Amino acid sequence: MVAVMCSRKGRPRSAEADSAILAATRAALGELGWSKLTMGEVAARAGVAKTTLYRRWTAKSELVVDAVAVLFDELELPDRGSLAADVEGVVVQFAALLERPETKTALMAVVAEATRDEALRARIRASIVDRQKRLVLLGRERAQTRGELPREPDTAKAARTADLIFDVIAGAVVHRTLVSAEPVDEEWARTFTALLLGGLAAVQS
Amino acid sequence: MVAVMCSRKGRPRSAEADSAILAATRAALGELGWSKLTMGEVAARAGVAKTTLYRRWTAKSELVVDAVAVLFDELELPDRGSLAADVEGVVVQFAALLERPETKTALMAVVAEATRDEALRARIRASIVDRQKRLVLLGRERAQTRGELPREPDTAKAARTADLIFDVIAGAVVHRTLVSAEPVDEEWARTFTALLLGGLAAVQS
DNA sequence: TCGCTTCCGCTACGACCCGTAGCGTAACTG
DNA sequence: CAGTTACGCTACGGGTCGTAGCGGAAGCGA
Repeated sequence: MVAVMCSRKGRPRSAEADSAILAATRAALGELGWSKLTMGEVAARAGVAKTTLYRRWTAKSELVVDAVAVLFDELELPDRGSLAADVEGVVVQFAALLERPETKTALMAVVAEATRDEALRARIRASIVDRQKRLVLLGRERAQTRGELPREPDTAKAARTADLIFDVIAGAVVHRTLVSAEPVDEEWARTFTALLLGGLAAVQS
Repeated sequence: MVAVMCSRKGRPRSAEADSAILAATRAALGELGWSKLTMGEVAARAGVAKTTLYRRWTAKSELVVDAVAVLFDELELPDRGSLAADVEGVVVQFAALLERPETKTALMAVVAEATRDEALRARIRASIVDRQKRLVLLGRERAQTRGELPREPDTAKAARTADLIFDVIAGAVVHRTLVSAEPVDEEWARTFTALLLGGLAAVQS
């Protein structure tokens, strides 16, 4: 989304148009895929003029980032009583999210586009990636209060470990789902979680 | 590449044109990125008519898969004496490969396109992904002869474990490099390897 | 050497999408 | 009410797509 106007004068932008556009983008993305997704198509589905899209988003990739970002906020970390159960839960949730055609297509395409566009990369991090790191931090906090994990006094090291865990979880699930194209079922989640937590214990000792 | 003609009659296809096209594709991909890469541009760079491209590849994505596939064959698993050192070595190598602009752009874009195209997905697996699993199998074999890893009698379980390791390594490195956009340096490789091998020990016991 | 076959380069084409400009109108503010 | 901003619509030049048709070049078999 482009920077909000500061002034309060004149006709305000239609919020319904915004949500209609984002919904239309998700729907079209799921049906057509990235390469066949056009601005004109989105505008037609949203019942909006093409010019209206360009007034708010300068590029297809930015529109898609905003359209998909909200989907990732669905992810939660329900307290299941143990660190292993919590991790398994979020892994399965994340995999289910990636099964949805809009999500799987959008995520990879946008990341690909971002390899040549620093601004887009920053937008992705702000809108999607960094928001999900909260799950890692929350899970660790819970595990520490449960006594499952020791408290790391070195904050820099703790941050690095959190980043590592995030890359491993997100990367493995994405790779399994989108590249290997194999299902993330309960069994895989269990084995993967055992690998992760076992390794974590080895690293932290 | 499209299926090779069976007949030996007539003028054969120019092998030089093939390699020139693939090289031009890599160069243009690195300079322009995926979205601005056009068939006409590739043809012009390769000194070839646009129609010649379409006679051999039906889509941009297929051309790019073939152009990039050979880069992944550069990966090797030099014997460094221990499993940990071997893994660290291949992690750093893989990350260096992903730093190259052609590779980073191509891999994500092609995977994104493949989410709506089963044939392309199969092509990617055959040309790129499955070829690299040899590294995992070779590494395990070496570690077993060294006595660092026990031999798994259950072949099905052994295959599942190899797939898991592959997804974790490739996924984590890709995510770290392309999404988190942080460097894979020696230190990260060391910590990641410790996590992986520690977890592996925990799973296999 | 001569035909046959296949590939190549070139040109041209309709179709589509892009991103923008211009216009008249609608909605909200003071 | 006047002022300001957003909207829908139309139209446009420019670019890419993927294909068709042609004449000529390159190898193969007799």
